Amino acid sequence: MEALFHYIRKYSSIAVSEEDFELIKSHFTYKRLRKKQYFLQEGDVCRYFAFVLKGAMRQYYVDEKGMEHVVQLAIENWWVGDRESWVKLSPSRYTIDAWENSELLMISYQDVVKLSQLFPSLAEMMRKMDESNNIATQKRITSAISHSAERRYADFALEYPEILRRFPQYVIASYIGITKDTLSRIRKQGLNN
Amino acid sequence: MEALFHYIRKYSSIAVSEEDFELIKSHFTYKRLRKKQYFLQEGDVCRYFAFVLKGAMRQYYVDEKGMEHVVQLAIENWWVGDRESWVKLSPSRYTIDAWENSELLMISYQDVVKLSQLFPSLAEMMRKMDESNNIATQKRITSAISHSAERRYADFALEYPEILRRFPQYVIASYIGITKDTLSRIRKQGLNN
DNA sequence: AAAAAAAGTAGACAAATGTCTACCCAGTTG
DNA sequence: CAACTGGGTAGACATTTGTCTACTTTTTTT
Repeated sequence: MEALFHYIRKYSSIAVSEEDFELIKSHFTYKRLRKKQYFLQEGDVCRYFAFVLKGAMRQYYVDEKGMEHVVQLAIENWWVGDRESWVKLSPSRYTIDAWENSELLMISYQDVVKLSQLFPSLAEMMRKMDESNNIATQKRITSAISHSAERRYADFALEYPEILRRFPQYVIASYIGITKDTLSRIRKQGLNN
Repeated sequence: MEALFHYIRKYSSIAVSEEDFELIKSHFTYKRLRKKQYFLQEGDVCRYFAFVLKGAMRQYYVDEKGMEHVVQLAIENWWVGDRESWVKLSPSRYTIDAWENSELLMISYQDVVKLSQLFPSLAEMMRKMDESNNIATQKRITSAISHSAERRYADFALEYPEILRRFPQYVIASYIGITKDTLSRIRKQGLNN
């Protein structure tokens, strides 16, 4: 529980008192998920966005041929959810499941809006989250459209070593948009440089 | 000038008076760019984010081999700029130039922060912009890592017909991460379906 | 420890995409 | 009108990446 408190303070310039935090906390729902359990299934509305207290989560899209494409990975102190579905309450095209046993703190969009009005610090945190999220996705797009698979993997390994450690290669491969076979080749080749 | 006013009202639930708007407006700088002129050059800090009143802008990244990779395109009522550089005042890796003669309304990060404190409606607009931007980039990433070039082009054409009309094929090709040659082939093939 | 499941590697082949050169076409400019 | 420029197409070939099947290694479960 403390992790969220730290997170809010880290991303906010305005102080948050213990009492404020108690009220904020009361709007979050704690949830435990065991490995392989779903947080969101395709077609369902993503009613909650979740702060990851513990564990590792995977968000993916299943195409017409039944192939899974990983669009997002999250570990401790990251947020997970389908933004569009969460905001618009529209059915999601994504599936989110727990890759490890995980603990989450979930909150609805409505409650975020409400709390943001009460606590400017929370609004600020959300804004900064959005901001850094935008910056990160911009980088990912730049990488995806302009670099080779080899370069994308190298960049990823450098930027997210912890993620690399906790997910198997084929999940990472999917995240950077290639198959496990290609990643295996790239890694082998990389050893001789 | 009116376009920005409309934009703010459209994206904000809180009313904005004419007087408020006058003050907001005074923080924006009007700028005209002729075709091919730069709005941002690689290595420079992106001091301003710009609202496009008129014209068409192109944002791209130049790789080690001198190849240009289009990361963003913008026309009327869109915003353009390098978010990371703008927020952190760090040198940008991107170049932004005018594809058509254009008119912009530019604003610094500092001024946005200041105005957001004065006008909740502006803060709300910014938040919604971020939100929809996040949703759009998420979709683009999903498309980039999981669809074929053909599918990506089809999706693009459907979602942004106006952009398609105003930029040449090779710019669109770069935007979706392929070469002009490949796009040419895809389009030819598409005629027979 | 044995068995089963999950993850990674390898190689052969196929498909998609990139590269390069040449040429065409349309609009603009001298 | 000729020359030029920007954009698009075409085809030959190279490279990258995907697909599939088989096998090995590692991890988990029993």
